[in-house]
This record gives sequence, structure tokens and C-alpha cells, in this order.
Amino acid sequence: MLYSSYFIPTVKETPSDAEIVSHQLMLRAGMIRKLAAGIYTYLPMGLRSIRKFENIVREEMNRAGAIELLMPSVQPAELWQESGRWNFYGKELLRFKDRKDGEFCMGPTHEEVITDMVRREIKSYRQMPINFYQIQTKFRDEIRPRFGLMRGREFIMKDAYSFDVDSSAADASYERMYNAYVRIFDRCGLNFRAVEADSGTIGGSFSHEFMVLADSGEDAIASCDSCRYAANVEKAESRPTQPGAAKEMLPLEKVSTPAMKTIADVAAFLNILADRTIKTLVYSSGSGDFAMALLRGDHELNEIKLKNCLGWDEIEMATEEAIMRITGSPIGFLGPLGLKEQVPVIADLAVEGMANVVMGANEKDMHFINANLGRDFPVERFADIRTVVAGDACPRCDGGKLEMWRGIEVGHVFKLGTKYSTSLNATYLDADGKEQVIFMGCYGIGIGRTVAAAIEQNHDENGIIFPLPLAPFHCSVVALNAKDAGVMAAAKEIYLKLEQQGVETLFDDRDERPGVKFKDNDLIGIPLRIVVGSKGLAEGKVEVKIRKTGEVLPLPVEEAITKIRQLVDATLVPCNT
RNA sequence: CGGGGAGUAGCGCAGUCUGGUAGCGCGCGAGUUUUGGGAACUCGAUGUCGCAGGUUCGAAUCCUGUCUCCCCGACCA
Repeated sequence: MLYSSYFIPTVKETPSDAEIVSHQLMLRAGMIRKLAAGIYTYLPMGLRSIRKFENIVREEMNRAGAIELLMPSVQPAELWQESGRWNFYGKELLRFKDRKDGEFCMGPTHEEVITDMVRREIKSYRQMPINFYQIQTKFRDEIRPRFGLMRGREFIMKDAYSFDVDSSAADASYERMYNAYVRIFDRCGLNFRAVEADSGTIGGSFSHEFMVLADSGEDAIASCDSCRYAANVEKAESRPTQPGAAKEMLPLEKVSTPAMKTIADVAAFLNILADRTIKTLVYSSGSGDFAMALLRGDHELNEIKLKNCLGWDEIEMATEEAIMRITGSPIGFLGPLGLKEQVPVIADLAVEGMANVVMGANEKDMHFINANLGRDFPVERFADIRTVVAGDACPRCDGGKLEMWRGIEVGHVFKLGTKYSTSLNATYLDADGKEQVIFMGCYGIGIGRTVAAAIEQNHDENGIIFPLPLAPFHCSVVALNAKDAGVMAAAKEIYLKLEQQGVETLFDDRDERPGVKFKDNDLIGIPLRIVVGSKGLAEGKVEVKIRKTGEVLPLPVEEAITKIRQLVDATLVPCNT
């Protein structure tokens, strides 16, 4: 490709509305332009990277036996009503009407459409296992789109759906996809972790997220420093602490703690550490149910764990009025003792071993000291409801400690079970001619987000440093002086030879000063570069420069081409497992 | 949804408090000189000052409404 006849609108200044590096660099490198909040045009360079990644995904999906198809973005309301998600999905689902007043939505995901197709076409156990995938544009009307392609409203996603005769066959499909995902992100040269995740509202029995590690990631993940355990903090389990030796119970006492509304205030006021206090929280299901949660004072509640533990669909903090009704106390002095209204009391596992604790007295400006579980207050049940922190003991191995990371969720695999096949009545006939419900799995990869995550993980002060498999071009050839016919002829020859050998090459033939060309080439992140200048040429040499390391190799022309060829081949061979 | 901020040339911004007919840098076009890390000089083009009302002799500037965009929060008891 000739730079001069291509379209790479780079910009020097960082656009003011871009917050994170990948967004800034994608704009500056001329990869994307914003049309509206969370809606982007992929310019040629951006599209090239996206296509590169799509093709890796496609190759690995095909290798894993998935079959490509393409479903519509516009979907009829009827299907969503049938699955029950038309009402459940909320404002993220962009709805509209056609000229005949028929209701439609932009597809945020395709469980309904694929299940509809499958229930019509898959009738026999002999047609399974089968797995369909597509690479397609989704629309989710996000509350707050941000960070460029990282959280857009319109975005490209690879989604796959597996269909199996039973649960164990579905497990095998899940594992095949999991392994394919590992290969995909490995091939892109990304530093990632597969972590256990909460299956959330999509439902299903278990799921894993694929997280690219980056400080700008929106998710927190915990991983063990000695075993393979890794999980999203939403899901990460805490290890039950061994109860210490039973302590002598001191007499319960009510003390005045004027205006001490937070754990930190109370602990400081009473001159104790926060881990001697109990934090009391009241939660609402949003539909009339309430529950009280008890935590060690220095711990944080994990709302998702509590929600799952209570079996609620939604969870939110109770309003001040509801709290007043249930406890008779304003916020800041809550405790499990002496409730005005009985609600379930769930205590975190760490509360179990505590003795002589400080907790709210359900009375303004008053706390109890030396409160003891069992003697002074009952607990309905104990459960793991706190958020893990760095240094916590690993739940899976002895001696391991949890480390915390930030991650960008680029892929998610779910074992769905029969949730959608039941609501949409997707069944088959087994070998005995008996009707059975199909078992499903679903598997997503954010295409644009992965490219953005790759940039987030691979850049320097000069711009993007693309991993070669995702780079828009493998190599650039920079002719230093466009007016020097000798230089131009030599550069062009190198460019043509590289192209001939299958190296995707951008020939920077522009009549620009060398500085401009170097800056642009750095910014757009082409991994390899050959610089052709009159001085070097006089000695029969050109320079091979490696973007990532900054390494410069002066080589004779033919050797330079061979070198580039070798570097490209070495990086592009699919990993073998 | 709540809170904060911003819409002025393609991009980044000043001008708004104190109303007087729109400016800077980059970019863009022409020319000359330059040519190994975002060149210098000369000349030039480019604006419904987000939109709609209102106040005024006069509005980018004041008032009202509206749209759009960005950030933060939904981590507390």
C-alpha cells in the first residue's frame, strides 16, 4: 500500500474528550472517528486491525468446529417477549417501531434469534453437538458509553452458541470454546487471564471471563500467587477463617458514640481497630424483601454474592426510611439486636469467629461493646458475602495469597443450561424417540474492545506498538527523501519484494520531512520498519527497525528483506497445542 | 438517574465576568528555501460562535428554553 494514496489521518494533538490511552491513540493514529456517543466509524487503519483480529477469531472458531452464520441486527419484539426478556432487559435494549407499528429492537445479543432458528431446524439428537457463531454488530444502549471502543453502544462482537443433548455434552462444548479462546488471545500476544465469573443476568451454571490485564481495566480480578485460581472480584471466594480460641465473653454494654456514624469514626472514638467492629448493612430486593448483612468492620460487602445468596433478582441498599422502619435507628448506628421488624440476618463467614465486638445499638448515637454472637444476637445464616482483598488466603490452595489486578473483559464464556431452550421450547428427539430440552452455551468476544485492549497493553510515548498479528500492516518502508530518485527506486523495489513475499507493507512514499514520517510511523504502530536513505544506500545498506525494542539493524537490502520475512513468519505461525 | 464541566475554523483553545460587528497555535492551499525525529519565511482560504426564542440601537458575550458531548457517582451506614 502506498501511504500517499491511502488514508491515515493522524493528528498531533490529543483529542480533548479521550480519557484513556487506547482511545487517544486510536483517534490520533487515524483508526476511528466518533459519530455519536459510543458510536464510531472504523477508518481504514482501524478496520484493518479489526479484520485481522476477526480472522484470528474465525480461524480458531472454525478449528474448534463452530460454524459461521450471520443473523440480523434488527429483531422482532415477539421473540423477546417469548423469552421473557422484552420486559426484563430494560433501557439497554433499543426499541423502535416499523411503519406498520410493529415493535422491534436492535439486537444486544442473539440468544433469542439463534434459539428460534435452532428450534425450527434441529429436531434430532443426531444433529448435535452443533455450534453456530457470527461476527456481527451489536447495539446496547449503555448507561454511560466511554473510553472509545472499550465501552461503545454499537460494537462488533463474535458470539457463538452451542447446542447439546445433555449437560455433560454441553460441558465438552464449553471446554472446546474455552480452549479456543485461550488460543485466540495467545495468538494475539496478549497478557490475559481466564477468570471465574458471576454468570449474572444471562444465567447459567458457570462462566469464565477472559481478561486482558491493564491498569485502565474496568474490572477487578483476584488471582492466587501459587495456584491457578483466578476470579473476578464479583465472584472471588474468601476462605473461611479458622475460629480462634474461644474468648471469654465480656458483659454487653451500651456506650454513647455521639455522631460517630462510620466504622472508622467509631473505631477511632473507642480506640480499637476496625476489625473488632461489625458493620451492619440493610439491603432491599426492590420488590418488598429486605435483609440485613453483617460484616467485619474492615471488610467490604460484595453485593453480587449477597444477591446470589438471597436468591434475589435485584439488589439495592435500603432507603433511609426503610431502615428506620426495620431498625428504629438512623443510619450509622445499626445492629442486629432489637429489630423493630424481623428480616433475615446474613453474616459473613469472618463474623463467625469474632467475640466481644462493637456494633450499632439501633439507637441514635449509641453502640454496643462486647456484643457476642449467639448470646446477644442471632444470625440466620453465615455465608461468604464479602469482597476479597489482596493478601487474602486463596480459597483453593493452602498457603496461596490472592493478588489483585485490573482487567479488560474481552471474552466471556457461559454454560447456559436450558434457560433459553426451555422458554423458547427448543427440543429434540433422543435415541428413544423421547422429547428432550436442548442444552446451550454461549460465548462472546468483543472484537473492537480486544483491539483497544491490545493498544492499552502495547504502547509507548510515541504511540501504538501493535502485536504483529493485529497490526494493520506488518512492515513499513520509509523512503527518506521522496525527491531522490535513487532512494525512491530502491525503496519501491523493497516494498514490492516484501509484498510479493506476503509481507503486508505500507510504503511511506510521501514527500514529507523524515521527522514527520518517523513520527507517523511510530504513532500508527507498525511493528517493523525499513528505512531507506541516501547515506545508507551509498554503502548498499538500509535499516531494519523494530518498533517494540527500538533496535536498529543496518543490513544490505536482500538481508533486510529476509530478516523482515523471518520476523513476520516467526510471529504469525499459529501456536501449537 | 444524580452531581460537575463543555459546545467559538478540520483539531487544540482564547475571547463571555465588563455587550460594540471574531482571534491564537496547529492543520489546510500557493510560493521560496529546507530534508535522518512533527522545518522556516511570505501570501492566502476557512466560522449560522450548538440550536430556538427573548432583552437591546447592537448579543459569542445578558436572560429563558432546548439539544449534544465529556467527566464523576451508584464503592457509604
